[in-house]
This record gives sequence, structure tokens and C-alpha cells, in this order.
Amino acid sequence: MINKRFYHAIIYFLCNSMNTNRNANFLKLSEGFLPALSVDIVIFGFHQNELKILLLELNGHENWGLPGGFVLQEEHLHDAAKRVLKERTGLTDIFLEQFYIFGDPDRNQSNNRAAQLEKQIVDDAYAKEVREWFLKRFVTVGFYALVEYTMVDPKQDFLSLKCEWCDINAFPSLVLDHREIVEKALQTLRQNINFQPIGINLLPKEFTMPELQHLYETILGRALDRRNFQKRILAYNIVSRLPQKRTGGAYKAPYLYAFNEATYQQALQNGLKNTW
Amino acid sequence: MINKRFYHAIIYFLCNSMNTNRNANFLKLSEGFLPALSVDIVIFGFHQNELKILLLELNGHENWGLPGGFVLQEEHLHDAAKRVLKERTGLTDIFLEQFYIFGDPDRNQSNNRAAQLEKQIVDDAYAKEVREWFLKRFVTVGFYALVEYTMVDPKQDFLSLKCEWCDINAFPSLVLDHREIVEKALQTLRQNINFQPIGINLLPKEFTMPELQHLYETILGRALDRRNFQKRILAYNIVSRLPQKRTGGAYKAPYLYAFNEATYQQALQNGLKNTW
DNA sequence: CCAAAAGTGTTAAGTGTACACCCATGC
DNA sequence: GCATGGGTGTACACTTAACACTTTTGG
Repeated sequence: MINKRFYHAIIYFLCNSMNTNRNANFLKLSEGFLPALSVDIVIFGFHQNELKILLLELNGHENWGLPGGFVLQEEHLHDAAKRVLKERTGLTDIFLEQFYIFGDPDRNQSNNRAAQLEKQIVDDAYAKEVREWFLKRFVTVGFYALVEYTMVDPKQDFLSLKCEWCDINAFPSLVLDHREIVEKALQTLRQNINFQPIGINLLPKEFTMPELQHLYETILGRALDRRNFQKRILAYNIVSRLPQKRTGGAYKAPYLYAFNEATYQQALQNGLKNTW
Repeated sequence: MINKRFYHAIIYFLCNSMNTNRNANFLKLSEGFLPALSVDIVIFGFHQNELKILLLELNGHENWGLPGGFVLQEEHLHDAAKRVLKERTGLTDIFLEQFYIFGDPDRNQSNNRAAQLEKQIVDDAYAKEVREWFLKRFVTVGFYALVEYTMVDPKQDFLSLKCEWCDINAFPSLVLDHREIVEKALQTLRQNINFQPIGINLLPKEFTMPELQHLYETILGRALDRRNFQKRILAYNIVSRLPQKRTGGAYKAPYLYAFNEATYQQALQNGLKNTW
């Protein structure tokens, strides 16, 4: 039966996080993970001048959701986010930052994964364990990640049917309060764009100035002046022009640029702008 | 015995949060509160041109700590912070905002409340309950509050010997990672000062321009030009000059100002500045 | 009258914004 | 050659930063 296999898949998957073989040594989820706390990750990517987020279609649902998971008993919160990211997308070593904690007691109630689970057949210990776990209230910590689009192999993971990049302006309806989480992540990204040099994580190593500008325009949601944009970015000293141009495209070949790691890191710390 | 009374005080205090009389109906802390999650609040006040934080000296310790507490099973995280603030300082209706989640698994280990507790005598169910509760790992959500100094009656609460305003530049050593939490709160406050009209919560209803300037200087940690400061604040339209001056002090009487609620709220939403 | 704090205006420098022309490429 | 996108410079407006004198008040 599909439902039973689904529960087993969850247990298997989650217990894998705990480095435990479920068949050999079944542990209670509540013993392996911190109770009541989860992490959800908004993964931003940029492709064809569109800002995208990576969403999973969850098994047994028609709904989509953010990649998320739980925190191991002795695991740093940030490491939990890194692990979840790796488990569910294969990504490692990418920019990842917490941006908000969502603590509404009703966030698990409406439009609800637990309610969905409840409807399903519960016929063994694993299923019972999963059901009880997901029926609990969770406070979730929102992280956002910036990744280069091409780095992701959107293979499906244990818990999902599909894993897909969705345009930030047209993504499907999401489970729980995940839409709110995405909105808040986007808002945080917009706020940070003026003070942090966004880009090194979202673009390939070599990129053109128009590409960088499109990234900014997409995040900010409006057009910018080409000439002023270039002047500004160059003034920050965070990019260097490479000797080659991007040939092969139509029209005039644009110069290639690369981020200047040293000044980029410095800018990350000091910020690009200050007032007062 | 002091230690025993201390445990009882904690249980009493915590169970009060759960609206439960510990004598009549003793509940497990883990049933009343979300496990593994706490809130800690950095309360900023401003007095005599000094930025201060409100600290508690904890019973049975020589150490100081931030006012903190736990989240009730069905309580919104933000409401938990509000409740904790009220319980431990009497303050209501003040500016309160989450700024970071501290998720290091070792944050409870070193310089450790649990270790302190362990040394103490454990001789009844209440003490055992408290000890087990505090021995667990907690992920804590940092909130910061902005309050008008004179609003606080720093009376001691159940869990503390003293409750005192401490200068931000010279406060005692703190339990756990509370120093780190304070640093992060201050950093967040500094970041926000350029974009949010800080002040309405930290100053009395009527204040002078030099007072507002001193507040800014204290938060930013450096001197500002009087003339430019005044021009800038007035340009924001967030304050109005009142007909009276502050008389009674030495030297020339400064004008009084009051925040303009409407434009202040608007500025909070839109921010004072934008780039791009 | 003197010291200390408060009030105010002007100017130069820098930054942001608007805008127009030339160049390279494919069709 | 023409449409399209890429590369660059200049002028104006606005914001910021630097700065000095006058007024009030208590002693």
C-alpha cells in the first residue's frame, strides 16, 4: 500500500539523518531530534533572468513545500540547515543564513500536513511514530540559501515526488505557512541587497554586467539604469573585468567579469554602504 | 535550606506562567512548555546619556543574566516574549522584536546554569524536575525590547536577587552565551538605526533635540554634528517642536519635541532611507 | 562677564540620476 | 543597413559634511 510505504519512507529518511538503520535499530524520532523545532530553507536560484526557488512536491499531497527537516539532539542549528540542504538537494558549501523564526502555534493547524497524515491509514509502529511526530506543534527557523542554478540536480528525494525550480512570481500553493516564509525570505533578500554584495552565490564564476544587472532587477522587482548600475558596481571594487568577452551570442559581445573574492568578503563584513 | 527554597521558587514561578498552582496541581514543566526552546530578552533603556540593558542577578549564582523564559505549549512565540517581559519586569505594550536564534548545542554547556544546578542538593520531586529541565539543551530566540527608562521599576522577581540597569559599556559577566546575545542585539540595533526611527520607545513623550542626539550617539558609539543632526531629523518629519522649552536646567533652555505618531509609523514601514 | 550648552545657515564636496551617442553583431 | 543589445561620459540635482557665530542661562 502506498500510504504504508510512505510512512516507511519518512521513517527511513528521517532515521537516516540520525545515522540509524531503521530496520536494525528503530529509534523514536523524539529521541533523535529536538522536539518542537524544525528548519525550512528557501533556496534561491537565478536562471534566464528569473529569480527562482526550489520547491518539493510532497508525497501523498498535491501540495508543494519548502525543503525542511529537523534538528538532531546535539547538532548546531546552522549545521542542521546545512544537513537538510544537502540531504534534500545534494548542495554543499553554499551561502545559508537564518532570517526569521516562525512561532505561530497555529502554523501547523490549517492547511495542514498533520491533518493530511491523520486521514491516512495508520497500521504499524512506524506509521504511529510518524503521525505523532508530525501532529505536534513545530516552531520553525527560516533559512535562505543562494545557489548557482546549474549546481542543482533537481532529483527527487525520499519524501517528494518532484523537486523543481519555480519562478518567484508564479509558484504553486504551498503547505502550512510556507508562502509566508518565502515572502519573508524575499523581503530579507531585498533588504540585504543594498548592503551585502549579493551575486557571488547566485551567478556562475564568470558572468556579464548585464547578467548581474538582471539579477539585481529581478530581486528588486524593477528596472535600473545600465550606466549607473555599472558605475556603482565597479566603484564597489567587488568585480574584475576578465580579458575575454562572452562570444557566440547575438549582438555585441559583452565583457566577462568575476567577483573579486578578497574585496567581496570585505564588503560582506563592512557592508557596501553606511549612513551616519 | 536555601537551595531547596530556590528550586521551589523556580517551580512556583514557572508553574505560575502555566497558570497552575504548584501546590494544588503540580505539572511537569515539559508538559506546560515547549521543550528545547527558550526566549531571552535584551531590554534597552536610555538614561543620563547612557544606553543601558536590564539584567537580573540570578539566585544561587554570582552571575547575571538576561530576563528569559519558556514558551507555553499553545503560545505564540512573540506572546511568550511579551509574557516573559511582563513577568520579569512588569513592562507591557513596548517595542519587542526577535533578532536572532542561538542554536549552538554547547551554549548550555560551558559557564553553565545546569552545571551549577547539578552541584546543588536535589532532594525532592520539584528539585528533580527543575534540574532535569535545565539540564536539557535549549535553543533560544533572542528578542530586543526598547523601553523608556523611567517606566521600569527594577524590582526583583522570583528568580533573581537583583534587577538592575547596567551600562552597555560596562556590564557584569553573564551566564551562558548571554554576552553574545547582547552583542548581537546591539549590532542589530545599530543596523536598524539608519532605517527605523529609533527613539519613540526609548525616550519620554517630550524630549529635547540634544537628548535625541545623545541617544543616537550612544547607540552608534560616536559623535555627530549638532547642526546636521537636527536638519536630518527634522527632514524626516517624525518629530514636532512643542511650544514649551525645557526650563529649570542650567544654560540655555532647549526646545521640547514630541514624536509625530502618524509619520513615525509610516517611517517604520517604509524605512527612513532607501538606495537603488 | 564668563563658561557652557543650544540654536541656526552657508558652502564645498560627493553621490545619485538622467540622459545620448557610438560600437559590435546577426539577419 | 537595420534592429538589438552592449559600452561609455557628462551635466544637473540633491544629499552630506564641514564649519562659526549668536543666544540664553547660572554663577
